[in-house]
Amino acid sequence: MFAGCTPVAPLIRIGDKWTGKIIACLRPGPRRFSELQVPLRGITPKVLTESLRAMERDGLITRTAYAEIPPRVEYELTPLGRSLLEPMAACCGWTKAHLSELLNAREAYKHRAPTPV
Amino acid sequence: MFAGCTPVAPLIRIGDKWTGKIIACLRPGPRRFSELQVPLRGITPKVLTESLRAMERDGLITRTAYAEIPPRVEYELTPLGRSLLEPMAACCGWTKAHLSELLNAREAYKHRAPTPV
DNA sequence: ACCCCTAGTTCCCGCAACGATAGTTACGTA
DNA sequence: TACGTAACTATCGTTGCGGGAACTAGGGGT
Repeated sequence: MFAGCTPVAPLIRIGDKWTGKIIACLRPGPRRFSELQVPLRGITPKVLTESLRAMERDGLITRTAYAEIPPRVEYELTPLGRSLLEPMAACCGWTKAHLSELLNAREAYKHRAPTPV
Repeated sequence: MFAGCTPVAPLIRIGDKWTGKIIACLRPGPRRFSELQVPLRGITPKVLTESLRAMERDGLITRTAYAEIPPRVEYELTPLGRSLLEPMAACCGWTKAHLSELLNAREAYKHRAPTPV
């Protein structure tokens, strides 16, 4: 997204529904597939797999599979992935600070005077 | 987007293809519909209208129509919309700083050794 | 023999965003 | 009478993300 710089959203899947949340879930440390499914309430395994694969491809996380029974796979943020936490925090901060303004605007819009012209 | 805070992307259309670019185009000052079409190379009037309406509804921009012939409409950032420039800058900064890393990772992924289970 | 486990994969579907093209309004000009 | 202009609006079609449900692999437990 955003003009004037190479568009982030189409390039890395940050504008999508899950990538940001996954990064936030991995922030404290490595997590297993099933451990990610819980906080990401209701994500289907298909979508989680797709997201993790894309993030691995882009170097944001590593995937470590242990040859055990039952199988165990751990996902962990790379330094690159971890560096995303900073701009993410800026976005979260904006939301916290301005969400109510936005909702007010939306509410006011519903009851606005009919647009002239 | 991003866990732990109300998801921004679905709420305001920031994760989409155009909103961020429109905000960047409005940064220097008010712009007319046709003036926005030029820098947003190839956006169709339908999509531009949809985006502007959604942003107006969310209080990010104002729409001012002048009763002239031919008609003239100007769009301008509100303080709320302007406040989005800050987190946007953080995201752009991240991209500038880490884009090459990301592309390298993607390239390396193509030539990786086949994943062990 | 049967079900359970983890970490997926496969198939199919729906919806919303995006895109192309054409039509509309209201007036001023030639 | 026809054309031009700005800012749309309407219609249609495509694409891709995301989602649901079922299935897989290779063993372990009872």
